[in-house]
Amino acid sequence: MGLEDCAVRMVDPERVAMVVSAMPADDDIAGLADVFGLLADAGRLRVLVALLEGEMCVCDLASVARASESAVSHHLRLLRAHRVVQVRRAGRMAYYRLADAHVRMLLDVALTHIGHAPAAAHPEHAVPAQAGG
Amino acid sequence: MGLEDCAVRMVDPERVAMVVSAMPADDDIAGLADVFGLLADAGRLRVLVALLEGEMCVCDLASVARASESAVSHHLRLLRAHRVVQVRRAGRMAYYRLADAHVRMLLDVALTHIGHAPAAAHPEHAVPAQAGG
DNA sequence: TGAACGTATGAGCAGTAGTTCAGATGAGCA
DNA sequence: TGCTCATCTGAACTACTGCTCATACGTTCA
Repeated sequence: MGLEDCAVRMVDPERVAMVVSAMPADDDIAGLADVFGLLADAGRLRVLVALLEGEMCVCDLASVARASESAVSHHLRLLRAHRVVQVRRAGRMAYYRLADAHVRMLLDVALTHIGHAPAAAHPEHAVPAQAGG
Repeated sequence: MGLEDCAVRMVDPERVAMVVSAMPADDDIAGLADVFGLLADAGRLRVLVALLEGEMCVCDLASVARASESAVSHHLRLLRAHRVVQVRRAGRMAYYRLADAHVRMLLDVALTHIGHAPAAAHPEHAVPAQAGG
């Protein structure tokens, strides 16, 4: 790749060097972009916002997100792979919950900024860490 | 589309109703997903993080993001369309800057959570030199 | 005036992401 | 044991996204 062709043209090399040194590592940036990507779909966002208030089963999540159960299941699979949500099985039901404090905070900030009081403001609704079985 | 087929199957209709009523409007969710989508690309993320520290021209941004100027220009165009960045023209140069407090805070939160102190928020933390005196 | 420069933009391509459909898996019930 | 239910999964299709290439635009300089 001829990235050098692009990089040689710098107006303020000093400033570029400073910004580059302040830039997070490639892996961090990629991970961050990944997380934002998880939040970049309206259906998934609805699922996540719903989960902000506690655990829910797939069919209820599908109702809330107004998507098919299959679509939601695929989303949940992705979210699970990134450890953003966590499952609890009860018989043939699967109850999902938010499992990532970073994502919760991102959601929180985002909801606050659209003038929407986030559920995290009411922690009594959240399901605390399970204490056995 | 048979979305009703999905919605009729609810385990806890009461809870679903509650969560739905607490859910932001469709437009808000779509807008939010949109903003997250803007942050969901590593190259764009690098541009935005660079802009966190002040304005920069396209070619320097391309250097920082390690992308072609054309690619960066396209990103900037998208960011501009969403009013996330703002241009200042000086001769044939174009200096871009972050123009969205919401995005800035999202970036801030995200960087903090990967253990990276955002320079814009805590400039003195960027270089933790021993303050001996 | 014309050439070089920094940036902007459109077309086209390649890779990715979300959806649906069909079918599989495992749990509960008669 | 066989049926139904809730969920999961893979394949295929479609739509979107980001990239490069070519080129246009306005500015600066000789």
